[in-house]
Amino acid sequence: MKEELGGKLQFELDLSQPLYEQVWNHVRSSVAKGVIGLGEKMPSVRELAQMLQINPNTVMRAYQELERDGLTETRRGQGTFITSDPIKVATVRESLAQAAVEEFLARMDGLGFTVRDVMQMIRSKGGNGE
Amino acid sequence: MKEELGGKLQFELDLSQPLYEQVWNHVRSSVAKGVIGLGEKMPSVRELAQMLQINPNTVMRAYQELERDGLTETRRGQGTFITSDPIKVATVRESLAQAAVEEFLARMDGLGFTVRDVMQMIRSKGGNGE
Amino acid sequence: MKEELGGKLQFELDLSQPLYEQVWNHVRSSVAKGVIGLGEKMPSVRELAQMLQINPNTVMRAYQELERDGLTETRRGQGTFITSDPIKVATVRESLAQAAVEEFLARMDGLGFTVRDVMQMIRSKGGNGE
Amino acid sequence: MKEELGGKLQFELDLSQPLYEQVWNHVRSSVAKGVIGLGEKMPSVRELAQMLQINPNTVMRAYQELERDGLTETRRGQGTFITSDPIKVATVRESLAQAAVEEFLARMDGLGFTVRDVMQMIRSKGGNGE
DNA sequence: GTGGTCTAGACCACG
DNA sequence: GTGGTCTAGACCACA
Repeated sequence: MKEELGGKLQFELDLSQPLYEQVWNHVRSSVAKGVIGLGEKMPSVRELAQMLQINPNTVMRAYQELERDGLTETRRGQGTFITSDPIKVATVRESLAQAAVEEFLARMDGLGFTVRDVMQMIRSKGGNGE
Repeated sequence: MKEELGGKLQFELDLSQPLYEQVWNHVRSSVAKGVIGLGEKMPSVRELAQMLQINPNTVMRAYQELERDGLTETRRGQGTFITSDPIKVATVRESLAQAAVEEFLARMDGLGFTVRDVMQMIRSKGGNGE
Repeated sequence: MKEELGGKLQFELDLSQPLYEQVWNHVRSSVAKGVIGLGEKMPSVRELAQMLQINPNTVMRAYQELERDGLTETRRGQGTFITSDPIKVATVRESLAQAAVEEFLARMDGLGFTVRDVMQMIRSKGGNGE
Repeated sequence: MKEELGGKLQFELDLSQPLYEQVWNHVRSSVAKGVIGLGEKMPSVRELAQMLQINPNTVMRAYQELERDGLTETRRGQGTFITSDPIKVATVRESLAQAAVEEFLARMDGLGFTVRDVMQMIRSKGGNGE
């Protein structure tokens, strides 16, 4: 069980970005994609830190951000759990997507591309449904 | 006339990102969109610093990044000028767009959205050619 | 051990060239010659600044140029490390040599010396393999 | 006559180096190569400045350096002349070459190349006598 | 006047 | 502790 989740949370770290952000994003993605199930228990801070070979402070920071997102809950003495509320998960997923889209379009607009231009560029990246 | 370029380069700074990056991006966008013309003279480091109410060193750093991009040329004792080569400008614009698209799609993929999903979300933002 | 690297990086600064370029060049040379090993940790910005009796910002600038060259990697909160990739090192070494040779030959040509003349002058400097 | 020398001194300027150095070098080279003859009269500062479309101060600086080299002489009320002494010219040429060779070899040594390595690299650049 | 380098010292994010 | 950004203000080379 724990072994299993451990596998899901094992991933490669990139030195060019803050580590805590990568952990944070990875968990959010895993939940959004359903790789991690609702209500599932997260590894402890120390465990995950050891798995990823990083400093526990870094994992802690990621966990705090996840909790602020409302994606995890801390149950005293039991550990950290993914929320069991599917609505919360969906909400988080959508608001993240929303933010990404808006930021992206603003950036492209800043470069003088219209929404139409952008659509074409994206279509050429793999219009076959991925 | 200086007034004119000044207007184009006057913009709001945001404290959550490095100031020099914001200046850098703003100039790149302005050139990419054609708001600043090819061969045009940039305000001097000191002028722009005063306009934006930031330190000249910060502007200098932005100017150096622009030069590394090949987007500007500095003529000793005369100032900093936008390159007159339209190909360089186009190259910079395209590589910025390319990077933005890829980063965006990776982020959306991380949230479990397919390219098709993404296209729909964008279409709903303004399918009318903006 | 720190003592050791410190020794390698201790050198004399010359006021007739930008200090950050001298630091930059000195590190490049040291890596190219193998005086500094692959993957080795550089002194921290502050340490080196103190060793060379210059401002930390000046060292920082040199470190940033090195990173742009692909010769170093910075690990957040841990420090700056020489890349472990021997290919990158070789590439940097060769491109520096290439540039030096071309600049030199152009200069000699400007003075009316043929490549043959140049070869003779160099041979007389130490034809015994140095 | 003046027309002729004008032609010899007309050349392309590169914005990435100090203009006065380029003028200085160009004259030194021209004399070293014999393109400009001994005792020949240089254009006036203003004339040359106009020919090259640069600031007279810049030409002035180049002329001062040439005089410091001993390559030109100023005759009051008549203008600036290339020295008539062939020994001076040869001396200047050789000391410039000497300096270039030494600086170059030091640079290559800094990169870990022996004189032998350097000879090979240069030979491959055009061992056929230029 | 222009860009460019350097210093001193502050503050921040990250680990 | 690390690197990174920013400021204020000095000084230099160049045109």
